[in-house]
Amino acid sequence: MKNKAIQLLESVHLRQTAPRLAILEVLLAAKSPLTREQIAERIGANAPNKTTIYRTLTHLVDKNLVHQAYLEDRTAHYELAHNCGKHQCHPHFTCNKCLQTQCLTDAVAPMVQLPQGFKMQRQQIHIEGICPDCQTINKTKEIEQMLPIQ
Amino acid sequence: MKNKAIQLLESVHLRQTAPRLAILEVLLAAKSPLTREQIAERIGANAPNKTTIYRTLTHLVDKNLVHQAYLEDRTAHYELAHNCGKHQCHPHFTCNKCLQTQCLTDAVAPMVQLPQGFKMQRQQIHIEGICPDCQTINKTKEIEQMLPIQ
DNA sequence: CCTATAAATGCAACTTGGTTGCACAAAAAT
DNA sequence: ATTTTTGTGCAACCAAGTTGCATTTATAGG
Repeated sequence: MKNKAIQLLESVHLRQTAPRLAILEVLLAAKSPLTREQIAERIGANAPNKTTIYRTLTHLVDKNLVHQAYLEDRTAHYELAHNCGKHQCHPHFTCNKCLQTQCLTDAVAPMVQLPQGFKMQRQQIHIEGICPDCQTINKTKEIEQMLPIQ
Repeated sequence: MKNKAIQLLESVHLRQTAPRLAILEVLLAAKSPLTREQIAERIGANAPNKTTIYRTLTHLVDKNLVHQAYLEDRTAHYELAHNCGKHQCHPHFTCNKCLQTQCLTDAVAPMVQLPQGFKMQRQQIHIEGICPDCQTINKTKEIEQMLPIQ
């Protein structure tokens, strides 16, 4: 039984190289979208060059094996494309206390009804709030300030 | 009858300064979220310094007069907080052909049902697709490639 | 109205995410 | 085994955003 990463590369006809396999292994094990730096850290000492990681990720995104999300800090985050419907990736949740982002692969995410004339290709939902862990630790006060007016 | 920008600053007890008024004027007239650079361009020759614009925007965001959105190009975009519910800003639509982003202030955007234990503070929806203008100009072929697998 | 002070601005230097060009290395096709 | 095509690493670069500090300005208090 073959390695899952190898299978993925074969399925999209990309050459099997050390950097690609290493990056896919990390993404396969990840529970949340990762930045290029986080991917490098998890690979460790012999992680591929920064440029290589970006280029590899771009390839994987092109082949739709990986999705790219822009969370609230101007850095791109990458994750495997899983649990994604035709027009929608699962929602992402960022905790405003611990700042961790996780994938809500189980949450029900309805599609927005677009006005006349628009064609939907993909819908992404990003939710901010307090995660269960942070909630039990401490009932925060600052939460209220973060809400939009009205 | 006073200037709307002045009213806004008064309402949140911020000092009235030339940069703030200029930035607010631009945002009041804008139909889509703007980057710091776009804001500077629209103010023109005597636009405030880059740093000032960022700091001003941060203030306005803190006061919830302005919302910040991260669209698909790693640059922050700013817009006035309008048509926003307690937990949700209006959806944003980016056209994959002309790359323009607009606010869908009329679209119905249902809230995601969060799993047990999560507390919602804000939900943001970002939609990619083809806008009415680009659709009528040309029936594109490339659209299909952009869809996620499965 | 004038002055003191707290806040806002501008500038330059810096940090960091991401990109580009090019020489070299490694897959895979023959 | 050799050629061709593709991938990789490095260094230099670009652009968004931040920080420290000196200067200016809005406003409150006399």
